[in-house]
Amino acid sequence: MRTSTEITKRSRGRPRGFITEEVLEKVRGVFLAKGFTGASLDELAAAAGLNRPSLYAAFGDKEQLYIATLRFYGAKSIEGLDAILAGPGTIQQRLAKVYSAAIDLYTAPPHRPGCMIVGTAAVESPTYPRIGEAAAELLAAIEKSLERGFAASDLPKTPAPAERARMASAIMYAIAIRARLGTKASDLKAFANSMVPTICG
Amino acid sequence: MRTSTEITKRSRGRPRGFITEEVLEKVRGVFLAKGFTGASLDELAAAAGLNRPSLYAAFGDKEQLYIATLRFYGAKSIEGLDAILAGPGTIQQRLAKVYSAAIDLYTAPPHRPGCMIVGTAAVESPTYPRIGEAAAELLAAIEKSLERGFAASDLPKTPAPAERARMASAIMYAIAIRARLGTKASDLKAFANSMVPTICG
DNA sequence: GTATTTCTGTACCGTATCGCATAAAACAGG
DNA sequence: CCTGTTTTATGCGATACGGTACAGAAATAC
Repeated sequence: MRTSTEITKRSRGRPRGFITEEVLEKVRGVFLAKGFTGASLDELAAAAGLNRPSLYAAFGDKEQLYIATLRFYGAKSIEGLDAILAGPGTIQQRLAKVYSAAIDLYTAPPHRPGCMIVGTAAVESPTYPRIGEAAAELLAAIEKSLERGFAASDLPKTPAPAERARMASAIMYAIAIRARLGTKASDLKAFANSMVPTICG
Repeated sequence: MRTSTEITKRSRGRPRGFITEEVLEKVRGVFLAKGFTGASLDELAAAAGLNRPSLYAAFGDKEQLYIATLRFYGAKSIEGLDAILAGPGTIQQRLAKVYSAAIDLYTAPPHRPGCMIVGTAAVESPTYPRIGEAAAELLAAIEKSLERGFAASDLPKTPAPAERARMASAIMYAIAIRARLGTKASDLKAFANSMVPTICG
């Protein structure tokens, strides 16, 4: 896949009129709101600002476009997660910050989308196994990020960082689901804050 | 809605060739595997063993059929939940049994469907608000059931039963998501068992 | 300047979808 | 038996869908 962030020697023909990352960013909004099955190629192309054949040439079919979007979304999320976990404060404070940032994204108007992995990829898993695999990989990567955060903290060695990470992830999934189903951000933050000491205990 | 479990005086016209509950049971399998958007009326009618117009006459459109199925599924789940929580054993043992039963259902072959509410209703919530509302109501009812279980137990009053219920629910959602994304039943049961003491601590 | 390569945009195809119109079938009451 | 009423079954229709063919446009290589 050619991206325009890396300096590529201009290839011969007509250059692309779009940037891969920008397209993925715009397409993500549609997939996040409607899900993979619910999003039509027309909506996706319109949101991306280009035509179906261009989408096709660049990404293959709808499933590949969705998976590319999912991976892009996941990479960004893990980036943000690592950044917060590597930042200042106690591990409790950093974990609370992780949840707070996630809740802000999950409850953003107008759609309260929750998390793309939990909220839209999971449903497709039985019908589109590759979507399920990609989603599972991303969740594992998120868990690993949390595990690194706990391992680098001054918390007791038991429970093990991996076990804390599983628990912290579980709470994150639950927040994502409840956000998509309409729970208020303030309620979610209260819940998250109540869980931080339990996870770090 | 007329059900045939209640003894109804035979109405005038041609009697129905199906039982509402049986139809919902069969239709549930399709919705659970493919989701609301992914399930076609042809598949649903075929699974139910009747024709589209009959489905229509009985339930209205696809959304109403889905919501009826969801409520039916939810009522059954809450019934099972109450039964286990009212059963013998310590609250820890009963909670472990709840998770174990849920995991068996969530990882059932061939589709590893997870939970219908978390796995298929959540994704539709932004596009079909009534589905989201029904799902949220059901999750609230499940949480209430767990809360009753904790309130009737001999656990300390803090954390409050409602707080324990929120936590126990969150773990349930996480299990449902991970089941649908392919996590093995044994891993899920290990995770659930590790969480029981934390919830009941 | 010309040829070549690549991308864009319009238009199209076959299929599947939801929902319904219409008529036959099954039963209660008179 | 005949009439009225409700449910089944066949089939239709309009739309939307995913995916592609093809011609024109835009850039570079020679």
